[in-house]
Amino acid sequence: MPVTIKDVAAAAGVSQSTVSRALSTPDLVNPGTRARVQAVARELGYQPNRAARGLITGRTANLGLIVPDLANPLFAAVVKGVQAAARAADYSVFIADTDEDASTEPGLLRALAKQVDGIVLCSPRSPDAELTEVGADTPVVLMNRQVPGYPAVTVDNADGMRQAVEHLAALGHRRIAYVAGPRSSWSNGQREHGLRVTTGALGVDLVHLGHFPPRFDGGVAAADLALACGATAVVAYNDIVALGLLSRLGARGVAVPDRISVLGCDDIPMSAMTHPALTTVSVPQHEAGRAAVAMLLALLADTGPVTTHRDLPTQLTVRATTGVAPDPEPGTADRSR
Amino acid sequence: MPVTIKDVAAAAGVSQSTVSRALSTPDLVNPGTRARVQAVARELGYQPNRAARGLITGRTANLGLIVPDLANPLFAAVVKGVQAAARAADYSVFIADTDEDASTEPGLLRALAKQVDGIVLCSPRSPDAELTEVGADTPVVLMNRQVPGYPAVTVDNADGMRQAVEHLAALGHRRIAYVAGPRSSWSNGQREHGLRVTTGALGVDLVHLGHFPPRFDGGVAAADLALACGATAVVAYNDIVALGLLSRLGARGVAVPDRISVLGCDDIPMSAMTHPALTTVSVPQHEAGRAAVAMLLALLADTGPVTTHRDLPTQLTVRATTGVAPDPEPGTADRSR
DNA sequence: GTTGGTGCTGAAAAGGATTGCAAGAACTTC
DNA sequence: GAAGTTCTTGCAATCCTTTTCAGCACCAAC
Repeated sequence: MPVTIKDVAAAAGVSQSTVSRALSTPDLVNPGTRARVQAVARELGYQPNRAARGLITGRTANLGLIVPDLANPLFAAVVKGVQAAARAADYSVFIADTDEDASTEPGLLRALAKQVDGIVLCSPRSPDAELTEVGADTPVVLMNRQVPGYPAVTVDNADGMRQAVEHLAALGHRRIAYVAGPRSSWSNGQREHGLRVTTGALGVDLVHLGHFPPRFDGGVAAADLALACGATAVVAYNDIVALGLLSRLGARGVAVPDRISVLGCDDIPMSAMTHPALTTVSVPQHEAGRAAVAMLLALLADTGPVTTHRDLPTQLTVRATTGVAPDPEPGTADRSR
Repeated sequence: MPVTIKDVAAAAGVSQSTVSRALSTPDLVNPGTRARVQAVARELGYQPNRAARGLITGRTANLGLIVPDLANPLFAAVVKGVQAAARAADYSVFIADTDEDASTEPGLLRALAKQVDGIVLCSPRSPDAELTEVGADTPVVLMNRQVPGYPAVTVDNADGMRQAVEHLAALGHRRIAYVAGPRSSWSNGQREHGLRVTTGALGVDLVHLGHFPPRFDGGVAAADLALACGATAVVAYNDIVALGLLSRLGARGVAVPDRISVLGCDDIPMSAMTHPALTTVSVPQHEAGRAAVAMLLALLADTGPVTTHRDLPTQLTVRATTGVAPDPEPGTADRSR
């Protein structure tokens, strides 16, 4: 039988109201009583009943987080960031996983909406309309996705691609292949865009391959195409796909980066552990998780205007899978101009 | 403003009690009224307020899950298993991550205990005493750990090691190294035990290396020791460590499995993707997660006796990192006997 | 000596559901 | 036809907090 506010009130010789105030709005009670009440509460190990509090305040002190796939290390980072920020503000978080299936998103969203004060929706795959429906009654902050009028935290994918292309161009690559991710991925769209712009500006050829599933076997499947299309460098939608590329290239005995350079995106922990270690665009997903929660809490607090969009910088992390472009073989010569 | 039970009652022309019963104990109400009430409830989109229900029933319909590290794909599988089973029973789950730091476990456990009906505690690193303290008021089911008197779901690590050793012995290996994991890991203890028993029975030498941190770099660090100790096969505490071993062996130009065989444990997705693909002991963590929730729910339901221990089978998955033992080099000859 | 604050406290009303109790209706059964 | 069951249903209490409102005491100012 847990200790209630009534027990504390009795033990301290005051009313329940005073106990409640002493603990949640200390300014309103006489310093003497306040100290006594707090001491008694601590001594008895009193913890307010969250259900009772929630019933009257209408708040649950819970947040929701929806990610496409918990097994993807990228989202593990998001989860940790969200958890950290939530815990700091005394919120708990419910986590749900859509298993990369867009059709489960609306249902999960609705189910979660009932029991949380706000939701962080990470990399949703559903069309805009489905998302805005729930956003109407429960505050939702988007991650890795932008929908007009909705608060969002994104990372600057396009700039990451700019850095990647400039890096490759500086190494002499004149023809780059992109292994595209899911059509429904907003990030993929951003990356394609960034690639198009920078390759265009630098006069580098861009070959679009895919779309492929954002998994290891997607990369495996794409490797042969990348090799055949005459590119000397491949940029993958994400690191997992890049790892698949490396695996298949290794199996075919293709030297990386001597014959072909490979570049990933996300910088998951595994990327630093391969041989050769993967050059990749680091995206601050942990930080993005924190930022999303901060934005959500600001929205909930409802005190003044809130920054409703943050775009976090990305950064190229050069490791060992990118190198100087091979000399054009005789016959395939001068592709520039 | 959400629709309450009062709204439904008014719309259906009955009392709140009848609405409550029609939805939660349908047998107690007349089929006619029941149908009408249910229809109205559905039409109005009525969802009982969980806080209000929890206040009176004393139940939260939430479960807690504590894992050492969400970024570890092994625990991602646990999470998915737990989620699936919980959702099926209409429970939501709070997830917490200790970041492999045993000292945060008791605090998290206590914090979680207040807001859930039961907790699944996966691979705890704390000493028994710390764990039993919380177990007193909140039902706790352990995973990958046994504490006398506490319900638990485990996997048969010892038998997995038996399969591993028999496999290696059949390939002609007579000297096996084990790269040990954390001292505080119960699974590690079980694995060591299984190895000792089976190598003893088969007359195979067992070299104990470590303890090493259960990370990629732990494996990297262990590789040179394994090579130097004269073993022709290495069993790693888990797949991540095995991947580290492979990486370092590859960097040193040591042929796997020709010169030395490598065997992991857990069968994380990454293991099938390396070159060569990792031979490993598969542990059914997804299934274990489901089982732990089933046990917890049975405990909560409090209807009759409950199986308080399940031990799930493990299975050797042979891939490409284990092969026939190399011929003993001249001079190092006859090690048997 | 009244009036008007200010500070602190307690009584009581929510908040939305569940559930024990009792009453009325409908049926048996003698 | 009366008494006793069995079904249904509604009333009202209860869960634990927060929060409004009013009251009391005390002090300053006129």
